[in-house]
Amino acid sequence: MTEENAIRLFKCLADKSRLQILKSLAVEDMYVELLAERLNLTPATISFHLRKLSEIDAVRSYKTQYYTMYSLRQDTFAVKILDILKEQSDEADLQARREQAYRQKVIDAFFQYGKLKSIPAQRKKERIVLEEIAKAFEPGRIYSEREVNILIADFHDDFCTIRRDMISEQLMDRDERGYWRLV
Amino acid sequence: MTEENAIRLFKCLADKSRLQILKSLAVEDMYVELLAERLNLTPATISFHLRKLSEIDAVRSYKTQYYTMYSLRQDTFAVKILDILKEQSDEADLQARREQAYRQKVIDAFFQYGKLKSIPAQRKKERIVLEEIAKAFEPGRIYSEREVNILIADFHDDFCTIRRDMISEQLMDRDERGYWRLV
DNA sequence: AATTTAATTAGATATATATAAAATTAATTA
DNA sequence: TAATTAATTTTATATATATCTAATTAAATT
Repeated sequence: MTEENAIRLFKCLADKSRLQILKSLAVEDMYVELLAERLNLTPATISFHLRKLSEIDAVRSYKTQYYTMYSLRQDTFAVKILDILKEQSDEADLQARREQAYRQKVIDAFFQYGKLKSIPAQRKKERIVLEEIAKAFEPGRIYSEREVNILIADFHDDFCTIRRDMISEQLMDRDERGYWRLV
Repeated sequence: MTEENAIRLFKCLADKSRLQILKSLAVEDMYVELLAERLNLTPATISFHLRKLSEIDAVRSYKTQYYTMYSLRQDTFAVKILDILKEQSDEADLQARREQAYRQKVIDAFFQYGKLKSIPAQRKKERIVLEEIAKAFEPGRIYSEREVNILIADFHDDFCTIRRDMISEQLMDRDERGYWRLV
């Protein structure tokens, strides 16, 4: 189900009158005027809602004698909400992939042969670069300042600046025992 | 789940931004500003939606470092939509029961010892009375006019009026072979 | 063909709400 | 304590839509 269809489905369910119509039809087939009487609404209003409901295949209709009977299409609703939420998200997913592509672009631009060519001036880009360097540190392990310097020096000579910025960017923390990775 | 709660739930799901938030949180926990960037909305708007979502227990939050992380409460959505529709409908159900009570009142008022005391003047009441009499006829079977008259005469002397009104009320139909019950 | 009646559509209105800008609060760091 | 930053709340606005009345259409009966 597309995101758009999911929204149409939930919009139909998110209205008191329509929900009552659906609940009524879950019990038995009904026609417009009877629903109108039951729900204390005008036939025009019921008709308006039934149209919306049939647009999403929530109901179907058939003629009998005088009346147009409406019935619930149960298969439309035989879905767990959670399953809908877990389906591929178009927009947000795309946005995430776009962000990942951007990160890769920044990394490609500032690293060469595993070395940091220069420290990015833009904060956002520096953050990405620092996150990349942070991967050299095992989470949970405490490092001495000397160890930190050596690991960072593998990437860039100015390990002082990088070490300081990693702290300020909350990628690392420190106390009297030493340094450790945060994210 | 009450009808009111169901509507609140579906209202939350029936909005593009909130649905995208939920889909994002289905993948991983996130904080306000990240969601804002991902969905191209302001933090204020994300905050507004997250508030609504937490009101229905769709998300929970916890602090970590700088950020307030939000996570999806999957149990809230582990429901089939159809199951919600099949739950007792408060209003519509009540209305149906009220209608049934009204029918019984009319029947009690116009029948005594299985006989029709008089033919109701109000169309709506007459309809109810006629439906009650129609139960004397087996569906599917064809009756001669004589048989019809006799069966109706068990309820009331004026079988001509009643027979005619049952036709006009679409409770019975006829052709050259005879009469048969419709509803 | 004319008439009745159910159903739908059109038009008008009132209500709800998604959104952003600005202001405020809360939490963390310096 | 001051300064920074994430998060929330307030306020204003624009959009969507549920509902009714009235008009129209469609179907069935006389």
